[in-house]
Amino acid sequence: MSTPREPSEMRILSVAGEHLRQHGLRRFTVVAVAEEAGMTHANVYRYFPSRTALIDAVVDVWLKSAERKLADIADGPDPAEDKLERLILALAKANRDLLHEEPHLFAALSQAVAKRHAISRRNRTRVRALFERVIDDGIATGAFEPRDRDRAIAFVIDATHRFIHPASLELEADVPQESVDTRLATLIRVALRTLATGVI
Amino acid sequence: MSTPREPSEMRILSVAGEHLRQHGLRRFTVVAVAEEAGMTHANVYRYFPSRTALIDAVVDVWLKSAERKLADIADGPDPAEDKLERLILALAKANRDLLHEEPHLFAALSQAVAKRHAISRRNRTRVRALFERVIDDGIATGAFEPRDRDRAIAFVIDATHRFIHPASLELEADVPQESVDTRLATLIRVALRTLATGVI
DNA sequence: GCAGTTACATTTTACAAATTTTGTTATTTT
DNA sequence: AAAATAACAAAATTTGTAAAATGTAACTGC
Repeated sequence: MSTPREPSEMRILSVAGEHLRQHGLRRFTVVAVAEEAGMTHANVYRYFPSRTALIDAVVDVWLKSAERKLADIADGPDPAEDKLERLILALAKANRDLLHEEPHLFAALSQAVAKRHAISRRNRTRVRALFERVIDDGIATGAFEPRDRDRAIAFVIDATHRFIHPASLELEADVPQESVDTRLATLIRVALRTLATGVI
Repeated sequence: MSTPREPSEMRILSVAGEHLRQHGLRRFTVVAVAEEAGMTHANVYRYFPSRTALIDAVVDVWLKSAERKLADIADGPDPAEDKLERLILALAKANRDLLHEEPHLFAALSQAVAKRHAISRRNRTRVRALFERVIDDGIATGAFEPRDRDRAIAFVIDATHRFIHPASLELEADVPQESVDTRLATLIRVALRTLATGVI
């Protein structure tokens, strides 16, 4: 899955991560990263084809780490209903926490999503696959009985969009967490009930 | 409700509308609008306190026109279910059509919403009130039976957010209309069913 | 031949000066 | 008195240019 990285590459990636988190996209320069990594900037280009690719690599580390947590939930032994609920909650929480705790990194992710970079498209595909897996799981065990499986998947993703997509999360940055949590809980309850009762 | 406007004010507003639609926010200048309206820019300030206020006035004309259509639906004699469905569809369509047919005006609206200008906050309040009215109507006639009215209203707005909010619509600009329509139809069906069956 | 540098062309960014636009006030016009 | 302008300060934008950063290629040392 992920390519094993050489020590220099790891060092660059780690320094780049610090720089991005501390200084943000605007002030992030390959020259500064290279200097702090103890090399000239030209050498950075031996490992990363461009500044954008380096930034994307940093974001990708975070995305992959978030994905692993989601995969753990999706692959767990629990009932599909529980897993779907936890999947949605974990995804919403991961993104929302990033927004508040690492705003610069969040901004980089947000831009990668907005500009449809490969890392974000692939992440989207994989996360969607997790949703599909859990919903298929629920269908297999009889917990979910949608008439149209694909439509059911699209429904869950569309309905929770507001609490998951970076562009939507930014809009609610100042809304009290508690209120958001309540509303999301309502939405999840409806989604689960809908999947269970074959309305779709 | 809306202040009757003087002829000069109307002329400025109309020229400003053309300029905004044709040239976009960036190239929109009070000087150019004034020139085309046959006056000096200082005179524009007799009617509009600032460039931003003038732009907002243009956007507000569109918002008010959209609101009137929505109010017609909400105040109609039809069953609350039908009205709620048509309200959501009309709102989604109005915004989506604006995105495709008047991209510059859409961008101005988008910015007014993002920056929480008074016109957009008030529009949001009024549109929300229409939703409340229709849902209350449905509760009164027994068509809807939510356990918690406020939660039900929030649910409908959150669930349809993806198809209504400018920031979300921009993300899907290139998705085929047909696909979007299908997904929105699914969401509306679920929302109506949910309101009807007291899950919330 | 791999990890790195040096040297250099190209592209961005940063900054200062000039210009334009914004917004205000005093004045003119009707 | 209402509608408009002229004149002006403050703010924003544009323009041109120096500096810095990005990206490439040829070269060095291990």
